[in-house]
Amino acid sequence: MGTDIEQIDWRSACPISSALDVLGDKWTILIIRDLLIRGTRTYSEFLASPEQISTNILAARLKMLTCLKLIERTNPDASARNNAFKLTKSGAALRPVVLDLAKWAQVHLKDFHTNIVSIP
Amino acid sequence: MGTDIEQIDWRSACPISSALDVLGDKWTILIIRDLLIRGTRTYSEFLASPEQISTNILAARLKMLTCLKLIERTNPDASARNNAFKLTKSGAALRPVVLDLAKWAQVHLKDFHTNIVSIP
DNA sequence: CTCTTTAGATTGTATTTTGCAAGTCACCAC
DNA sequence: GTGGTGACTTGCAAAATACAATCTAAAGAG
Repeated sequence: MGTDIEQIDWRSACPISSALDVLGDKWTILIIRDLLIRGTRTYSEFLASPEQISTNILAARLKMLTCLKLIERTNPDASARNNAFKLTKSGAALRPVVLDLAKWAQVHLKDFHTNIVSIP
Repeated sequence: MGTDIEQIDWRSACPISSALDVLGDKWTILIIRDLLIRGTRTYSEFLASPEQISTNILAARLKMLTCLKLIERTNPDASARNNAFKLTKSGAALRPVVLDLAKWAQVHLKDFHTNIVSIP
């Protein structure tokens, strides 16, 4: 209850700040990552990713990303069961951000996280 | 007390997940942004940014970014007073991520946040 | 040298967000 | 109709964040 269509509280007019108002947490970009890599993903497929997102956080993020039209159902008129999500054009436009982030981490975090791999 | 050198809990071997283990919150990348734009920045200059970070969060993030060698003092041997921070090479290597994020937000968030500007 | 000011924090408490376990609900197969 | 499974929702504990107040060390004024 409560968080039906949650209004985002934009901290400033800066586009970087605004991007973080939407994407600035530990989970949202992982959902985008899964969709960039796999094309489509159901609720339980998201849950199966190795980082172990919890069900309430996943549901909340999927709702927010849908409100912002970054993701949508593959079959908009059907029921939720086995109805995967996919990226919209706006969501897919995050590809360069995510790839840059991966490249950066592989080079600059390897001293702190020795098990880091090339791409999930 | 407590949070002296905080060990990061890496959720997986994925570089994107690992990048988010470090950068995945609403404030860390704003600190990087300020340094990318201005070159150097003191504690009180960070506080003066329009998003209004609070002092304890700023201190915690500066400590973490210093531990990870993404930022450093401009004058390493002097006292903290008027001793600004700057990006290391690893920190400066985040420039493409931040620029991509800004470009994405300007195009894809303008329907939701009409006051968004071109660059802070 | 001492007094005042101030940048750079730290601490305490209220509020918000997250994590975890359990429970609900709808659909489909049989 | 009933059993199983996927997609959530709810309740509560734990952690992170926001906000205000306070502390501290060093610079600068006299």
